[in-house]
Amino acid sequence: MRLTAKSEYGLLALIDLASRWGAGPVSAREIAERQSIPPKFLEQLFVSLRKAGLVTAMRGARGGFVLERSPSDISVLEVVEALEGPLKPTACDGGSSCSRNQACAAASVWNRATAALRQVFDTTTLAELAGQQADMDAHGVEASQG
Amino acid sequence: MRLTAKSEYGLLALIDLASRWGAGPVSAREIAERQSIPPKFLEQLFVSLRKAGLVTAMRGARGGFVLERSPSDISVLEVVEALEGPLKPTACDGGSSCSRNQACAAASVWNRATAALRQVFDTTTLAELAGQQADMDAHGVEASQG
DNA sequence: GCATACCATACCGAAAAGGTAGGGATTGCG
DNA sequence: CGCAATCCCTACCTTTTCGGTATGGTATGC
Repeated sequence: MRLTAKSEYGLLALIDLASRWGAGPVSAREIAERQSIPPKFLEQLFVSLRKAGLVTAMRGARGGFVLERSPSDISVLEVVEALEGPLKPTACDGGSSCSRNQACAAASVWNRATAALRQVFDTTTLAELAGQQADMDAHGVEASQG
Repeated sequence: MRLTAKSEYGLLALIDLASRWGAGPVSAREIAERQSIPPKFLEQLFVSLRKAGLVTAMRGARGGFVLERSPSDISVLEVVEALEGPLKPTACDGGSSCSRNQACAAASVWNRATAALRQVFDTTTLAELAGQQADMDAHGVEASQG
């Protein structure tokens, strides 16, 4: 659980990158301006995204970031977990730290919740979102939110 | 999003209460001991649960708490929202605070995530969990976690 | 060689998490 | 009645996390 601004910003940044897929590197500064993200904060996020193997960095002038794989091959789950760590429901997932070890009805709810969340994130790709965003930008505001 | 110890403790407490449904009030201290919850912290949680209309308090000696409704009529969603506030995916849900007002592909993911989470919590009742817990306590550890 | 990028590390203030402390108000029971 | 058990309320505290900012270093294209 626990989605923070990292996920929000990071996903926006990668959607931005996905929509420019194939057109060379895009700088963090450029993305930060376009998406209204604090530049230095975004730089930090890209460190995590690079270490997770989601983007490749090009240093030097005219440098920037490129998606390591096709946008249709990168899921939101990968982005979120790169930035927030493993998706976990709560501190207690029925693991060994709990005295009710493995015999906790509450843990089953938390686990099903995580599974549901994971399913949504795992089946949504950057390509879908980039396409959706392009639609919204082209047509009106009345585009889909769901 | 953002499930904290409040939800964990609160749910444990209400499952405990559900399993004693019909047998008079149960004191917070008793529940705290049985579920290994810091007593004074649990007291605070009960304040929220009472204000949300989930439990009734009985003051004085031999007092305690009773579920306001049948365990089969109280969902995990109610418990979680009573303790954590409205279930929201992230700060940004495509609301008015966002400059990408209503035209944000990222928001659609967060909203679908919330919906999925909500669905799990809304369709799980205290009665189910109390029953499940009774099973686990009676039989071995190999009982269901899912 | 210099502006433009990314890279790394450290720091920082504010908020939230996760409690604790200390009393006050009610009530059951002997 | 008196007292212990219980809930009720407010305030406080410590630690961690959040959401950045600051500073400098390193690579690279032009």
